[in-house]
Amino acid sequence: MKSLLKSTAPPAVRSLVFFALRSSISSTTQSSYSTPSTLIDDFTRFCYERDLGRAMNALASLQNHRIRADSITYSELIKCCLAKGAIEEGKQVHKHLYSDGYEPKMFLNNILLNMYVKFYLLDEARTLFEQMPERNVVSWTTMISAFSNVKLNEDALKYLILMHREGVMPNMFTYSSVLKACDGLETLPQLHCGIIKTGLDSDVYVRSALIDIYSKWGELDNGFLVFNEMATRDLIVWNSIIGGFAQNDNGDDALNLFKSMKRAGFPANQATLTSVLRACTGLVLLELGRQVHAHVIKEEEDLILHNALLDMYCKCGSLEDADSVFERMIKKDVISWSTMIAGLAQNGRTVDALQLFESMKASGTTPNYITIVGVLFACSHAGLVEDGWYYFRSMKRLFGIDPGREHYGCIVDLLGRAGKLDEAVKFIHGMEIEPDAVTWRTLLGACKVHKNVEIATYAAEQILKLEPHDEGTYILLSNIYANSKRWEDAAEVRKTMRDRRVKKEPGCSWIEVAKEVHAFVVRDESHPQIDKISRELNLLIQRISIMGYVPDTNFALHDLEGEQKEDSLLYHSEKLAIVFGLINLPKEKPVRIMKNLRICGDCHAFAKLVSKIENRHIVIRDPVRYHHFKDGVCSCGDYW
DNA sequence: ATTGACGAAG
Repeated sequence: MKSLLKSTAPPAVRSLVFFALRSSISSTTQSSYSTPSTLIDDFTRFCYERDLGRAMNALASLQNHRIRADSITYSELIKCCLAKGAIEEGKQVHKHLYSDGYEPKMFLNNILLNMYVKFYLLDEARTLFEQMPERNVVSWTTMISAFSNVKLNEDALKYLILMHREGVMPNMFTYSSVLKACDGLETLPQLHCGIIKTGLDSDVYVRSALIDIYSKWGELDNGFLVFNEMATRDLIVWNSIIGGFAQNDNGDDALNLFKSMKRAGFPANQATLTSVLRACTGLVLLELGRQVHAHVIKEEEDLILHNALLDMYCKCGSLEDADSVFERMIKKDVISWSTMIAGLAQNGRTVDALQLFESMKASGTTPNYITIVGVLFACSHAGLVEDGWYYFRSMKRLFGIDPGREHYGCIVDLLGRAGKLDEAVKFIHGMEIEPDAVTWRTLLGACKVHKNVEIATYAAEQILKLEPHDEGTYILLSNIYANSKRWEDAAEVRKTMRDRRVKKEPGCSWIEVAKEVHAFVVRDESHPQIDKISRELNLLIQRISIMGYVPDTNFALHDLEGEQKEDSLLYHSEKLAIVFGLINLPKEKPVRIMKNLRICGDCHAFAKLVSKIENRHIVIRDPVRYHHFKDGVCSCGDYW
């Protein structure tokens, strides 16, 4: 009998044999209107036709008759439950399969496991896994991938070890799942070694997972090595490496690789374009971003890609485009709304940002942690202290979100910018989270705006305790001392910088003109047009001086004497970039500039006046926010 | 039967 079961007979025959087997050991009640064999036929048909309702009825009859169908048929039924999201039905099938002391085959158990995993019923999956008499590489891999998908990294890695202990060897499926669960930079090389030892590093799936995890841990060099070693690459591997560079703020290399990919003959898909957009966002390449957009509309609407588009337009300071993309989007998720809210806030459209937050709630989309960061950011950047406090206090009650570090940071910013520095300090001391360097830096920034030397010194001390080499803190502190004419203190700070070998990052500004990116560094004279730029800059300054512009030497780092100070201010990179843009861009185009450091007050005043006399729209994006200069006014309302 | 890529803040 046993050998018959293993024969190559068609499923229906095997079921009948099985029925015969079982009926001899249990008393069955036969239905008057259908024989067991037609029951099985019906059941099989319903399963293959994906008719879940009828299949479940038939399953109940089978259960009553204590009959079993073929394993393959059951696997079809489970797939059907999965496709329809029918959790309860899936559980019933499980129960049926284990009724009467019967043990399903391993492959059927694996399918059940997979079903529980896909339904995110990890406890059920675990219980089943524990009771399975036999587990093969698929069973283990299913569990491992379940764990790594929900970030239960420790469990995923633990199971990898356990499977080794049981003598089951991982395969490429296992490795590409477990890599995601890499718990830190220590586990990654170990895993990589294991992969190389088994020779599985030749698999494209494993490779792309390796590239991905290396880039997620900021080890892009290693990711690139893996990429370079590959003899054959597919689209996803290209996307992994391009995405890796884009996410690590290396837009240049991402774009170069994108070009290589096209040369290698791979057409970009939506994931590729999303990464390219992200690279454009990072580099403020609005024109290139627009070209990508032109490709995008040809494809059917992809939510992720459109969210990236939204972000690109916001971060490139083109809110008209962002608005129109947002309005036309058919589907919007929490990321679309959050992107737009934060984008409006960063670009100074605070009221619109808060209104959009209301529309979001009205649309039925639940705000999440990041949405609230954007909302608080909007309040803090507009000085809306009351509103900010309201949202902060009620976020837990209204949205069930516990305030995190970023939210606390926004409140510090809110109080600090509004000049309530003492309150901000009190707030930090009362925080439920240990303040980190970012928190203190926020306070320090506010001290600079409000010229509060005492609290600034205190904040700087806290930062330097945590990050002794933080150049920005030294610079800010020394500027604050210089502003209050405490030259000795300022000199002391710079001495400490030298002693600790902390270097000042030079100010740098970028501008895109005719598909080329031009970078300017303070007092950099290497640009081919530098003479023309200097001449124009001097002319401009003369013209705006008549309107009352006086270089604000408070923003010069060094305690130099008068004219020299003005001189170094003159060559701040954003001034060079603005002039370059004025000269080289068509009159109707806005001058868009990106800066690596925050804009200084002098350049801010300069840009306002220039926007007026030249009648130009100037947009400057610094690492935190955007300044839209138009007709002598800035969108930030001089509050930044 | 089990595997890889893309989006929001700081």
